[in-house]
Amino acid sequence: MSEEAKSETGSDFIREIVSRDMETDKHSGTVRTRFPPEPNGYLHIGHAKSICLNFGIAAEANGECHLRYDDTNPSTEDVEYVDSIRNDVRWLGWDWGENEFYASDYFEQMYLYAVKLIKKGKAYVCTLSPEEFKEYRGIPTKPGKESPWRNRPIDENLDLFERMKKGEFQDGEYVLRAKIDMASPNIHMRDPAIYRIKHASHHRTLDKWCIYPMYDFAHCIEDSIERITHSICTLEFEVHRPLYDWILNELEVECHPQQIEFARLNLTYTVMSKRKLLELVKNQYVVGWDDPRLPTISGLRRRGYTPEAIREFCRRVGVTKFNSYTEIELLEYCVREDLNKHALRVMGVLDPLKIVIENYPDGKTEMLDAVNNPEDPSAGIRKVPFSRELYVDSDDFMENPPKKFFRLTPGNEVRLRYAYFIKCHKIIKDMKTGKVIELRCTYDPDTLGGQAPDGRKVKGTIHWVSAKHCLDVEARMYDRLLTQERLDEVDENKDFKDYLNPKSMQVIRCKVEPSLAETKAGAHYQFERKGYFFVDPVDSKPGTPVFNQTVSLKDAWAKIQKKGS
RNA sequence: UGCCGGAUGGUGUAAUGGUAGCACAACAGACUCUGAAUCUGUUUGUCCUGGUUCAAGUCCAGGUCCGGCAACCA
Repeated sequence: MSEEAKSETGSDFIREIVSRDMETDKHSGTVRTRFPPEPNGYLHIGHAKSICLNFGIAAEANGECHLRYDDTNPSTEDVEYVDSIRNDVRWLGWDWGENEFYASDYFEQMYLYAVKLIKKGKAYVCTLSPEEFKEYRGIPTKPGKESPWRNRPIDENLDLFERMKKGEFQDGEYVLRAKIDMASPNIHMRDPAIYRIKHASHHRTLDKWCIYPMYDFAHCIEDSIERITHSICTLEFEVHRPLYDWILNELEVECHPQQIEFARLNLTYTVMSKRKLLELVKNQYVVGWDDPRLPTISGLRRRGYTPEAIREFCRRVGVTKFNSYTEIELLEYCVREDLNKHALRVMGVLDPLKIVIENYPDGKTEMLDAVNNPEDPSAGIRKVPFSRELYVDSDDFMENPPKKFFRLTPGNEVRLRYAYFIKCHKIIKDMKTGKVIELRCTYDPDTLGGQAPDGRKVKGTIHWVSAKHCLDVEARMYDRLLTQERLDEVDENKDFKDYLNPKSMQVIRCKVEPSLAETKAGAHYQFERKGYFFVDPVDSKPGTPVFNQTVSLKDAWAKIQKKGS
């Protein structure tokens, strides 16, 4: 790895192993990794960490990273997942060229390897029922006992395995086991099952097979066939490593990849397990796998996260063997950082309060210049219509303001962004509720453009839209999925769904400037002083965009208020 | 009671026997036609007890605590 790449990416214990192997020419200088998802769910931000690790390491070393579907269990897998995974990895910005593979591509070879193991006397067909199997295995602190079928003659094993393959038996009737050591302190070495009977149609091989290899048997073979150099996986596979190595040694393969384990990503205030995500989707707690509240890649995409932000996040969380929780604030920081540079600014009023500028001529409209992105002068300027009746955000007015409130209050002058200084002199309230429903204001015509010729200053600048010209649109305001920071610290008697945030999505109607009528699905905006919004690609229609709030802007005033209360 | 890992501020991570650093968060302040961004500053840390060493977050010994492992899932 070059020094430059190091400083960009940082290093970690896995990259150090890879670098050392490069220096010692361990794999004749090549690096080949793989991202091996099982197509039984959608990818989430935790997968993104693994993707960035595997593809990143390969890219830095001028090697390659394979996209390989680990599709050895047809009963949970589906092409919908295959397609979504491919799409998500590509969207994140990675390229695997021709190297898209499937474990199922190797079923024939795996079968032959299993036969080889049987012939070596290292595998046998076991007739124990699943219950007996479990009983014989023992518990971590006590050794298991050997199956009565353990010493079945090789010929009989061969015959039985052949008949398993031919479909002569029911699911669960027989299983092929590796013959290792029932007394091993490592449970995975106690004659693990390596092939089971499953009369299920596979999304690729259809009904060709009714026996399928187990993960431990399949995965190392897949890696070996693809000549993977570094097989990177998560910590829970650490105890599987002896089995990974045992199988490849017994198979006497040429290529024996090195398995390296790292800690999976945990994020506060969300769920990160496929099982829980599936439950939320299937039982319609959310609208789908791409619900913007979910930490799935497709959900984040629909929320308005960018690939750049997600990759930067993955870079910042680092890679270790320490089981940790990353604060969701870091993810939010990363997307703000990216969107601040690239999102066009517009004005949008989320909770409209009508104001009338009494000394502004009725029927007059001025087109005022507004900057599209102060971080990027090349983004240019646009025209925003100004007229006598406007909307401002309710938050920006207080009848009886506390000390540090410097927005609109009775008698206090504020600036309307890109427009004029105004002053409020009359409040109109709903007779029944007492709620403020309209403000009567006056403007200073000499302050056009936001500066007073006499040099007087105003402390506050607020955003607005012209009532006559604005668009009335839907916006979805998203908040964290869970009310609980860490799911591993909750009451064990409770279900994680008890901690679903009832306010994780609030749909509102808001008023936005008319330029947004021309927007297209998938565009990012900053509603000034409010947050970043994304034009929903699913529900937006030409002329009537729907906005998803990606993340709010940081809000110093909210903090001051919080402290005061 | 078995095996495999792990432990550095609130959070994440660096330091590979030689000044405990960075980022997020928090808190101050500066600036500001976004209470944003930007800039400046501040607070907070090596699990414990011994040992080796001129020098230990790092090496050694013993402990403590935490995570993972007992699908014919991956």
